[in-house]
Amino acid sequence: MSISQVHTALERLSNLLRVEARMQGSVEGLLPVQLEVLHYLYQCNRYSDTVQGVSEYLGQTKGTVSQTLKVLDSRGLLRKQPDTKDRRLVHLRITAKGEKLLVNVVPARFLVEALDSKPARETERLAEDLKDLLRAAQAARRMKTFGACKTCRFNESSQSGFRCGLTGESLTIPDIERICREHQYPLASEG
Amino acid sequence: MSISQVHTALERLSNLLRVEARMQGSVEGLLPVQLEVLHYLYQCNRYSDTVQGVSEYLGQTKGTVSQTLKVLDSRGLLRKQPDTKDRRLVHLRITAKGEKLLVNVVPARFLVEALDSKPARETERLAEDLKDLLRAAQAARRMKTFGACKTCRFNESSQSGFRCGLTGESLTIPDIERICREHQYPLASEG
DNA sequence: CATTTTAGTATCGACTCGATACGTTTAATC
DNA sequence: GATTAAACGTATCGAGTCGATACTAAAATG
Repeated sequence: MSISQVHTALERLSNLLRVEARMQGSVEGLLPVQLEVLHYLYQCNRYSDTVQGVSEYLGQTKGTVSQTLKVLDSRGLLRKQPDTKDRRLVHLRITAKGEKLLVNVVPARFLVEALDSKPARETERLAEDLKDLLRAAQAARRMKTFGACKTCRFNESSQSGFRCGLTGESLTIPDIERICREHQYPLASEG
Repeated sequence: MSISQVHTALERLSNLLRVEARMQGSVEGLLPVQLEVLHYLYQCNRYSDTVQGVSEYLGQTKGTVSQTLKVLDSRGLLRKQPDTKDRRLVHLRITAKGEKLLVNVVPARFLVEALDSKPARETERLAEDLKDLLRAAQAARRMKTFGACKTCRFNESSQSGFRCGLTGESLTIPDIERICREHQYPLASEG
């Protein structure tokens, strides 16, 4: 059964990612989870860069995430920025220091070593296949999809740029490249 | 850069595996790591079913692994069996109870839901691609490969069956389907 | 305006995990 | 063959993860 083989391979790759992250992180005194949070925030726009967003993405409780963030904040790798309109919200912005650190961690060295020598087309296909798998998995479980606005059914393009049909807010070019918490793929019927 | 996309997708899938394992495991009071150990042992032959083997596979220290194993042992999910020749070694054998438990966990439900509706050929291709990736990654980092004897360069077939060219021991059919710690893929020159 | 929901924090306890130290058995070296 | 080194496994400790629970504050709902 090849589904089991996919599971086994993913489990093993997951271990390698973790081992690699542990190694890379230990240089800076950071743990795998903390690196993952930074990587997530690096890809976020203002809809997803919150404690709740991180919590849903990682599948951890808000309490746990809150603790992780406290560490990252104290090391100057991210900045907490209260929302001006909704004062319950805190936006988590990765700092320049944080981004600099990430460059050494993503993509993991073993992936570069494994894929660099292959034709670019094969790597692209693998990336597409994995994204497909993710999409299918998240759809099946009705999970949040954590996609970028540009692939979202709520994203509308106007003559002045882009706009989120859900919140009504206008979106910048960088915005639509980033992860949104409310992201939903187009309905099947919308082709 | 599609390597980064591969990294991101793998990281996310890794999270899903973990979340799923946490859910499934909580029913039995088991943690993700403990399930992984069981899954590993399920695939092992006598060269790899040791504390050291688990330790290398998971990238954790022997001390950590030893503790995890103590829990699994006390719950009757595995059996410790001292080696008859080398009295330093302890073989870890998964019990029937352990195997029964695994069936509900592997493959993860979200993978089945995502892949079951697709053509079998596509899933097979994905499995092959992932195994390729794994193989390339492990080769590049000179890591242990944790492959089955049947794909190992030391495996020799004789008229009476199979034999490991490294240890000289003869191997049974079930043996060569399982993971070996000393596994090495054939040299490129041996094509 | 009362109630409910949502965002985030704080605290506690069970558990992970690496580091270290240790005992035992086997292999290596002289 | 005696000494030394290496390998396998265990035990203990402390820092840190992580879920559960309880809490405050702000916004949404009615």
